[in-house]
Amino acid sequence: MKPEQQQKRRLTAPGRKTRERIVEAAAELMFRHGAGGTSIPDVQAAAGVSASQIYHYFGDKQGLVLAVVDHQTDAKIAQQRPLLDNLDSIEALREWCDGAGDRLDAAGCEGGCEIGSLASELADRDQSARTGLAAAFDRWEAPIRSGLARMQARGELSPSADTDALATALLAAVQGGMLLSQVRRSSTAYRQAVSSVIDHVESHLVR
Amino acid sequence: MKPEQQQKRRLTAPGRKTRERIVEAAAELMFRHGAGGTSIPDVQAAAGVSASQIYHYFGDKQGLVLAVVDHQTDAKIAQQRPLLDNLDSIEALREWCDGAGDRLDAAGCEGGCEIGSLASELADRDQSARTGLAAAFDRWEAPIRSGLARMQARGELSPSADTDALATALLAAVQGGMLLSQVRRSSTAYRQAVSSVIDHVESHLVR
DNA sequence: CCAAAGTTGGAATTGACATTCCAACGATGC
DNA sequence: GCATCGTTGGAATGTCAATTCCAACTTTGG
Repeated sequence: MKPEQQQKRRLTAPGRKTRERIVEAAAELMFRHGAGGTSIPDVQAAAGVSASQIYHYFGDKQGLVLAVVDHQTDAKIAQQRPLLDNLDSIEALREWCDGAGDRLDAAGCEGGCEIGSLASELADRDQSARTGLAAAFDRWEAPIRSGLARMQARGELSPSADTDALATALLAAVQGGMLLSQVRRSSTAYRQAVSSVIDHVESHLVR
Repeated sequence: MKPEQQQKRRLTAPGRKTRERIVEAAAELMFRHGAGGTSIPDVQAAAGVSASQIYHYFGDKQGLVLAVVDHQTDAKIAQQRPLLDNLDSIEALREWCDGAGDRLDAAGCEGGCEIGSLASELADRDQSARTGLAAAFDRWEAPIRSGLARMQARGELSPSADTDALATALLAAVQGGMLLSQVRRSSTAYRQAVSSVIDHVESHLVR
């Protein structure tokens, strides 16, 4: 039975630490060079471990990729909290999007989105990665949806607004805008894309 | 001097045909498996050519990738013409987006966008590919921008509307929506994303 | 303390891939 | 018709990746 299939593998303290170090190194490398562009020897060197350790903890490269997907999802959610929990005003939405835009600029518009890049690469090539990435987007979209729903429940948004569709549209604008910005090396596209969708949400405001 | 650096390489009739066959086979493979996931032997088998032919016409793998980027750009523009040339009404915008949505469904939401997938994979790994992809998005966005500008010039769109930003937002919605749909295996996200942006354009209509 | 189980290092295996080379074949223009 | 240059086949080369194996070492629970 492969490690990644076991329900609960017993890990000692140093084991947990090593595993974590491998995932973090792999996540960084795969963010910069893609999953396919990251070799096991690369991860070994970056994490300072031997091959047997990687195979011991993840079974094979696919197992490592899956662990990286989960790790990046947790990291993304954690990074954007508490903003994500309070997306129930136009100002909060703009602040959240602006933060990502500023981070884009700070990185020179390189790298794109940690989740989106993996998604584009893996969606059609690894069924379980696709499932994990779908879950990642769902976890990411949920707070947006919930924030918009609260605005609507409070009567701030018109009852005719489809808040679920708006949440999806906003997430899509983030992804598409980041891709265009990454290619153009300018955050303008990202900012225009998200701004348009937020403007559209704003047009549903009551009063 | 490598072939891809030469200004004009003389090609005989069979040479042109072989070159074209290689690019088409490579484009198809790279669409399905990514540029990194497509090997020269793969292309050889799919196009029915020998290795020396590929290196003769493209110099190296990067040269082939560049040729594929250009080929896919031309193909995308050609495929969406004449729709792209007449995006100067809300109905035309919806029809154009619906067409892409229907194609998405027809493919079972697999594959995503031929340009976007390459962009995500190559933007940070190949400077000349990034330039080519930026040009691809510009060529794609230009007709959208121009259609919106015509609507505004005719007085159908409010003078306060930023048509360039709207065009970018629409392209971003297409890209982001396709990515979400590819991961979720449902065209809903794509349709919600583009529909939101078109609704937003519609809100700028005069009268 | 001591067995069982988790952890680690390092070498060996196997296969694929990008690229090069060279010799042969074919079209083309003068 | 012949020399030139484009075209093609196929083998050879060197590198590197994924994975396996096994022996040695360490932690842990009783």
